[in-house]
Amino acid sequence: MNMPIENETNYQASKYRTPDGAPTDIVIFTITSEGKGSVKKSLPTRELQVLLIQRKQWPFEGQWALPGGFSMESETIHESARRELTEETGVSDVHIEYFNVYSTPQRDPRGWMISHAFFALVHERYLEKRQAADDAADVRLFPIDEALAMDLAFDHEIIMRDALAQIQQKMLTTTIAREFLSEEFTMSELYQVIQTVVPTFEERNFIRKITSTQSRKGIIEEVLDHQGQGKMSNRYSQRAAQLYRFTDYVPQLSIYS
Amino acid sequence: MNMPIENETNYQASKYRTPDGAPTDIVIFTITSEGKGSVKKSLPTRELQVLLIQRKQWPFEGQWALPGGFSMESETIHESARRELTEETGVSDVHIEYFNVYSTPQRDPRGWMISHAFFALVHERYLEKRQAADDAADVRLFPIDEALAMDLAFDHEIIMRDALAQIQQKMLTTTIAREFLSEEFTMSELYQVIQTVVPTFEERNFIRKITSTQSRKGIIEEVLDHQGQGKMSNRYSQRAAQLYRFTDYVPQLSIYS
DNA sequence: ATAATAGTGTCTTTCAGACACTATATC
DNA sequence: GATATAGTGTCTGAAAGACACTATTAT
Repeated sequence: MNMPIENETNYQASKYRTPDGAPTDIVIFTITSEGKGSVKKSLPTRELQVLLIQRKQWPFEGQWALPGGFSMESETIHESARRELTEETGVSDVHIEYFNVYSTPQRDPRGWMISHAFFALVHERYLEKRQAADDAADVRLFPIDEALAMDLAFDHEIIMRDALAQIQQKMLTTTIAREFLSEEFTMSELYQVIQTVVPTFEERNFIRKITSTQSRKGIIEEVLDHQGQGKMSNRYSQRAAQLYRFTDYVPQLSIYS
Repeated sequence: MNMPIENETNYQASKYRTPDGAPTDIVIFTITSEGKGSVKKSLPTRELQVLLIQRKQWPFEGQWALPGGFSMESETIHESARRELTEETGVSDVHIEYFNVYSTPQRDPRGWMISHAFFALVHERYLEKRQAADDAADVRLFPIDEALAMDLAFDHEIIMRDALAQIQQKMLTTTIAREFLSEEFTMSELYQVIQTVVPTFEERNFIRKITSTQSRKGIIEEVLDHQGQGKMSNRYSQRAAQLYRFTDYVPQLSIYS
């Protein structure tokens, strides 16, 4: 411990080297969906994208970076991230989650900066009206693979890789898939969303398992109309599909069953 | 964003209010095991305990608190936590994991302090030689329930509750149980460790499932002697029990199976 | 023999996984 | 009728869950 021996009357934090800032960085994910060109009804093509801003000033002027900014004394780190998210995208009330701290010495040429990284999951409909904020030259969505191949500012490539690993893991173990879907959705939409985030995911009997397995089925339920009949959607298909919604049930996983 | 418009030649972090420190707090868990008084061989009583220090100075002088200290500019937060853990307990090379940041305004009377919380899992044999460091009046292990009922310094009760929830969840979804066990262990030891951390855990056919289930058995394997026979232990029992060890296999859980 | 721990036998019900098949509606 | 999506029938083998039973050995 290098905490000084002090008391209330003579304690002075300024006697010690202190951080030069506590920024937040936010990896904003969205899944875009693009209907296939043909006139026929069919499943859209979905793609995982991240929102980046182009820096306007030193350091890393002109390079692309994660949105974020400095925390203030009057707010928690989490509130700071929410504020920055709203400032960057105009979006509030979306899923935002803290996942790691980045503190490698020299990671920021401006000084000793301890950065707190969040990921946010945003339905694409919320990102339509976005625009570049004051300190950004440009704001854009990039496919995740493309973003990871760019020469990003700071250690943002590492942060983004970590964020991707996080949401891939959470996609399979929690119900965050709901953040990318509408309230009501079909099984193929859910399946597509999972596959978009975790390309290796494959379950041939997906519909059967998700709808009939005792241990799993608590997480979703059928949507019924006012007559108690299953509510259907034919948005993507000739034959109408049953609509489902997530319940509030939080699944508990265990390797020891 | 409140990031200033600056460039390399005129950027001065000191123009903005900056944090007064970036401390780490470490929730050090151990499981003590106490042989039953009788002469007969029997399973020990196990208890989940946390290590606390008694503060020697303002603020919260005389109160019990989590060990920890201030990060330095030349190290990462993670390195800082490891350093503090070693300073407090003499222990290195144990499982230590970052889990959250605490930044509520006014959480520390010394100023704007953003605290980074870790949990460490330590086998009780490593905590025998511990002693109070310079800035602590005393160091002791407390049963987790007792510790949570104490009037702890700062927001350390919240941090400890969060840490407990974390290790309970990880106990069931990862192989961290190994951190509380020796390299080789019996099924009843493993079962006891899980139950000590997660009291609600109950599996009647535990041995059978963990040793025979295809999907789960990859995480542990039987220990064999040099003749290829199962290595046994009669430390706790009349009848000798098979010894197991964890493999390096990392189980992947999914709610969508 | 007793006690304490370590396992096995056996039954029923459910689930996983495969894959061919049927169903519905649009073009 | 071709096509695209949605879903069912049916089979096999494996696993879950319950619980009574046997096995081993220090005392």
